Amino acid sequence: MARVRLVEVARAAGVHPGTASRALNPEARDGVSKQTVRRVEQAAKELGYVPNSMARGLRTSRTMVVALVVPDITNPLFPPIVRGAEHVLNAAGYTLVLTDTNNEAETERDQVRALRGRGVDGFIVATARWEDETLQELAEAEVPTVLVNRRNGAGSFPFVGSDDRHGVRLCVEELADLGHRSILHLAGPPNTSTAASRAAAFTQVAAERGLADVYTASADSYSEEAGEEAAAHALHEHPSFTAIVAASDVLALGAQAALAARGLRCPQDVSVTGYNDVDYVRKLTPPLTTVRVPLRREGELAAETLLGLLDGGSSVPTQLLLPVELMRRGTTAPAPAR
Amino acid sequence: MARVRLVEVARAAGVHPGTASRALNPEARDGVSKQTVRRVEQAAKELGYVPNSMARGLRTSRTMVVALVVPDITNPLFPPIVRGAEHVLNAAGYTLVLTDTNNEAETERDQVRALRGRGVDGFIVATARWEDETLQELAEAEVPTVLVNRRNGAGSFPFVGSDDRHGVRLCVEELADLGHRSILHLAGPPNTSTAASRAAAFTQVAAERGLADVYTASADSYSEEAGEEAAAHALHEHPSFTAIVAASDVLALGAQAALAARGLRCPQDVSVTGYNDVDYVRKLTPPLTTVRVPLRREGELAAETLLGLLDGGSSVPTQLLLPVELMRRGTTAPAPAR
DNA sequence: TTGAAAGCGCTAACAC
DNA sequence: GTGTTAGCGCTTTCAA
Repeated sequence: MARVRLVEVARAAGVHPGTASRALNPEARDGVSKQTVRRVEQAAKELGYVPNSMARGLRTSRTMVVALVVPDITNPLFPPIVRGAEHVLNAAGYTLVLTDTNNEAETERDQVRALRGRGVDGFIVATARWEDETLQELAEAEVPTVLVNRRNGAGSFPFVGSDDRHGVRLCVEELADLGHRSILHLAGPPNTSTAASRAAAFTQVAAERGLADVYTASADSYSEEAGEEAAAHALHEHPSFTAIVAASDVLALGAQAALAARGLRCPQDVSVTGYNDVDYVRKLTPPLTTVRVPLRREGELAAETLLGLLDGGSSVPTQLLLPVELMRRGTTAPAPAR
Repeated sequence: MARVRLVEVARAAGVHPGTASRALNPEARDGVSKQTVRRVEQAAKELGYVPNSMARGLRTSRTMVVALVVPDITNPLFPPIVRGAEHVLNAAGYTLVLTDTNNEAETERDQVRALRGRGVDGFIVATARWEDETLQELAEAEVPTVLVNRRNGAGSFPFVGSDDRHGVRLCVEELADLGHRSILHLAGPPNTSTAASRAAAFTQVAAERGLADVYTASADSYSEEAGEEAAAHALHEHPSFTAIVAASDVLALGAQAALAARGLRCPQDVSVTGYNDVDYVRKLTPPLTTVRVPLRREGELAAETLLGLLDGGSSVPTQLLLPVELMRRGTTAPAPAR
């Protein structure tokens, strides 16, 4: 079953290849008689014609392929985003190429370059660092790109994320309402926008609520180990905390490990909040109190934004912040009496 | 920064495009003088030349793209497979297209067809059902394809999975050794190879160990709800079980929910084993006793097998079963006295 | 060892 | 409305 080319379809329908092409192409179909369109479509179906998208791409310089760049698909934060993006992209006739950079800037640069060589129409990037060379390259080359989840400092691209400031506010206020006065913020790695905005929000809200005994410790990465290490250190320096606001769920798990290592119980001795509401944290014992982020929706909106860029061409870089919600669960409790 | 073409590189190096092409292509490089190769490579680097893979693909009719078909990227079983596959594929210069079929046969068929139209060089399929039309299409068209995790009945493709029979044996023997005589097997949906082979192994090993009070209940899908429902039903019919061997971790969680609903504690009243050792199950309380499957390795080997198919051409369909390991954790305990 | 030239399958600008 | 023509950027015979 060799592949059928357009010429064969045209021959079968008794028309010129150019005409067949127009008949099959929705955009150009109006310039063709109903008759011809029918005959060509008929022939195409009978012969099982499948257009060669490389030839088409070479001619039109559009591939109908979009790449999604994630740091680690194994991190439960990303699958819902992937899913959302793929859903809308497919509906629009695009194919999604997934690339996992293994959290390495160099891998990321290489992958993105390779993908550009492949003629990918645009990128959705979920790996943005605050200073990000890959993004800079993309910006210079004016490659249609949308950032999701995190953004870079330059702000040159549309961004779809969620309302970090509000999410952190919800956590801090919840804890303050429970009587906590001494709270630790376990922040993400400094070169990410999520870490920065959540940390800023923490400081601000803590001040608003008149919380004086408040610190921020940064984890080196969004990993459990990094979270445990940073929390352990902070706990050692300032043993007075009765609550921890972590910048992510995984970080929160690390914090819990650090607590357990010091013989502190959660939530009886120290309350902990996470961030993202990743799939499994509600199954833990106790289930994690956290901020729900509409991840799938983020993926969908990022894809839609990119499609806008691809079609319309227009666009003031959008900054889209989706609403978040506090999930009160088992890791927050009233501040212990001291 | 418009895209640099080969002609420009050739011009800069003072050679003919044909020569530049040869100089840049590892396969044909020997027919070119060292001098020229150096000059061309130099020019390519300086100009930032990135080959246009559509043009190349059009000429060579190879896209260097491989598609990986998963039922639901949100299921923690698949990300490690994706990761493993991507890793070896990238190293070999291939790009991975991920497609999520949302567990729907129809979606799957459409996606695969679209991808074929794109000229994808081969498929890695993680969605195989026992009777699978999409796979049949692929087989008829002789598209290079490798199955991972599950296989189909026809057996027409190489398959990379793990040793289900042994895994289930480990579970049953562990439970028998702990004194359990009455065990329920919570099987997966009947149209999947994993469900079938695990169920068969269960029956066989139970017989070998002289376990008489033994039943199998099939869940409609590999979801927690389906697991809970099937387990609840079985528990109602035969309340004598002291242990459940589930065909997957998620199913095991469903079983635990069913147990809890009847006021039974795990593991004090009923022991439970899972399957796959998906990322988070060791963090649950109690941590799940389960069978570790080398998922990432499966992805890697599937990719390697596909590369073999793509390069070498032929190959007797391989059936590769990776070794598994029992992770003794908190959900198994000696059978309660009755 | 290198240059010349043809062409992969398709689309779009131009003629008729 | 439809046919004609000229490439998109690359690889690969075939000559030189």
